[in-house]
Amino acid sequence: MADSTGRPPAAGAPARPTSKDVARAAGVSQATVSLVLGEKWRGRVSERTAELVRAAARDIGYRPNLAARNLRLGRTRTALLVVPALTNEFFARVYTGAAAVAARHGFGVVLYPSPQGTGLARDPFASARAALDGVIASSMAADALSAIRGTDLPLVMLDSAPGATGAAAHVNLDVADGMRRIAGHLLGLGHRRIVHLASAVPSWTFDVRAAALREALEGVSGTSLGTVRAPLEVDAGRRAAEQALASPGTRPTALVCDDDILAAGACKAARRLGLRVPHDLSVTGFDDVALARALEPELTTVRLPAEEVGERGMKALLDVLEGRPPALDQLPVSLVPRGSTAPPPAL
Amino acid sequence: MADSTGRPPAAGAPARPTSKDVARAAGVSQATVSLVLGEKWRGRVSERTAELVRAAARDIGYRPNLAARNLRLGRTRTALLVVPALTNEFFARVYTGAAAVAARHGFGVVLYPSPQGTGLARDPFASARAALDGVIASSMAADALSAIRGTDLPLVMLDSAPGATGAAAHVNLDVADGMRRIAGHLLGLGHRRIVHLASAVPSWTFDVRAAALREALEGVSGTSLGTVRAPLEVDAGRRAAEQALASPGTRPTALVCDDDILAAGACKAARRLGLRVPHDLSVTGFDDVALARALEPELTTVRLPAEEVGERGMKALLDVLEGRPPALDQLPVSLVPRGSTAPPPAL
DNA sequence: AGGAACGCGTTATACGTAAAACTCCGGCGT
DNA sequence: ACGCCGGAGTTTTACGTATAACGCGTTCCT
Repeated sequence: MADSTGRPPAAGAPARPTSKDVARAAGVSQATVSLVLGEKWRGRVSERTAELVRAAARDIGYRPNLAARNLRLGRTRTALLVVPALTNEFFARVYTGAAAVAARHGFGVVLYPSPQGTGLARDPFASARAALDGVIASSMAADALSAIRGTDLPLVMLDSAPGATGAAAHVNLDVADGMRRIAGHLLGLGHRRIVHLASAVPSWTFDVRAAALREALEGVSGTSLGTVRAPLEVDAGRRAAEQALASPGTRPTALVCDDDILAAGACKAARRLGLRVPHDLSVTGFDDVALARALEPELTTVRLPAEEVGERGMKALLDVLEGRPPALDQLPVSLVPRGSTAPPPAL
Repeated sequence: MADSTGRPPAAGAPARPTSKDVARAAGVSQATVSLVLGEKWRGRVSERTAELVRAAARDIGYRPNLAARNLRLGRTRTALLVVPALTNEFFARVYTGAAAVAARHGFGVVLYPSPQGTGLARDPFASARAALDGVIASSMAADALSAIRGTDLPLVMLDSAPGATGAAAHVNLDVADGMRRIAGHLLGLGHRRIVHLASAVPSWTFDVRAAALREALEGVSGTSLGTVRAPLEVDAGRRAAEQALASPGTRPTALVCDDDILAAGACKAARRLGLRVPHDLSVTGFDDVALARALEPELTTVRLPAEEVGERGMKALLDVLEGRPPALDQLPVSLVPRGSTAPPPAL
């Protein structure tokens, strides 16, 4: 397929300059170039020589060969962030936080969207074939985890069952508290018949949400809690919600959704059935993504500190890489009441 | 910061096995290991020996060192995909297409979200510090382009001005045709007073859309076309739309948006002003992302073959890398009429 | 005065892999 | 009997970098 023999593919390819070329141009040895360009020269190389080297490097357009450096150093200063979906704004924000912290420490972050059931390569390392120093993975990205294990790479898990996966560190969100706040909010408004529109994607974080919701409602007499499940897509959410709202007699007055996307589907279902949100039906989301405010009415939801998850995750990974004990984190979440919740209709 | 001396960080680190270890375990030379594991051994190594090597590699848990391989080969089989935004579903789909083609050719794709003004590192290579074979970049990711130039890496541009940037290849969408179809659709419904809710992000693709819309309307007498601009966010779109709808006398009957996100904002603005979509105001989007069907009514929009853009982009990059002349592509788009457009209200 | 110390470099080596060049040997044609 | 070929490996080298180990002319201390 490719035609083999290493370097010159065509004739006139000028062959990328190496540190040796810089050395020749500056009239010094290659080691000196390395010293200067690696900022390790204080007291070992004169200022004049250093400037010479820098000028030569600039002149011939030298850019260090990352592969060679990585090989020599035995480390790459690159972390892999495994997320379940690119389109989910939550994970985009996690990336932003992680990348910011990484940059501050001279690290890079490479993104790998775990191909949830899309017949794509299940092996993150097939995609990010860069040599890696460590991995940060969301609990929802279960597909990729098996490939990550069987590697000696340090692993930081995001929002996942503590201790389960041989991870070196965990960064969790207090999603249980988020669900309790949702429950409290709805109970306070007077809702008693509630249906949980839950994620069909199995994941620790959703199990926790379900358990927290159930416990919060069990403490109050006269409540009922149903559950329907759907994959995290608008249309699937709509269908599941339509099913939940089908029985007219015992129709729930509130739909608690595991995700803003599902909540969007629920709102659509309500409209199709002629129910007004929030007058006839209250709907809550989770995550507080942009969609939550694009809908009419805007969604009551739970805001997650996504950037901070990324930041803490990257910090934990750096801790592990540098031999420090990583901090164990559980980040707080907050309720954002908006227009999609109201007291239930009078009986 | 890190404590220098290469390999053993702690005491008991078992030192990742190398091909030499496999050789020793299998009782052959390291070269033979390389031959066998690289699938280059037909006729050079006996079947029995090959199996011996494979068994040894499996036993001691050998995984090749990517950095070393990349150095030796002078190529990494990794491409960088530069996108302006992670959350935009369009680019997620472009990634999917590119990754699929890449996988078929033993390539990986690393994603770099160009930090549109978000004070993050402007240098893609700071993030993806993997050695790269080539770059595929969206025209909207202007921030990163300057860093990519000044590199000898082959560059494939997506949806950008042909020939402008020293790119080795281009893959474009026929967005002009998309806009013409939108215009035709609205004119056919009877609309004459139209406002273009345009992207405030400067980009070739948006320039083309604006020009196409203008030209399409100029051909019809009695039409008027206004323009307001907004960054690609729901709230910004809402504000811009409110401004466009402010003057009651000459209020437009249709809002043509550069993007579904902006269209969502426009719908919100309409509701705030008490206008019903599509009865009082028609709204069109562009891209056909999930949001388009989450809204009520669903958006009339233009569907872009995003996966195919990614596929063609990756194919073009492979062409360039292997010395073939890359195909020049212009992909067709299609109009998706839905509920957000209707004849204008009677005067 | 004699060497230790220092400033300013250089030479040499290693990282792990892929592949070119070489070795060894048994069989075959002439 | 001899050269040649092909099979089955091995030895060697190169990729570009970072750094440990070494060299050498000055200067400084005692």
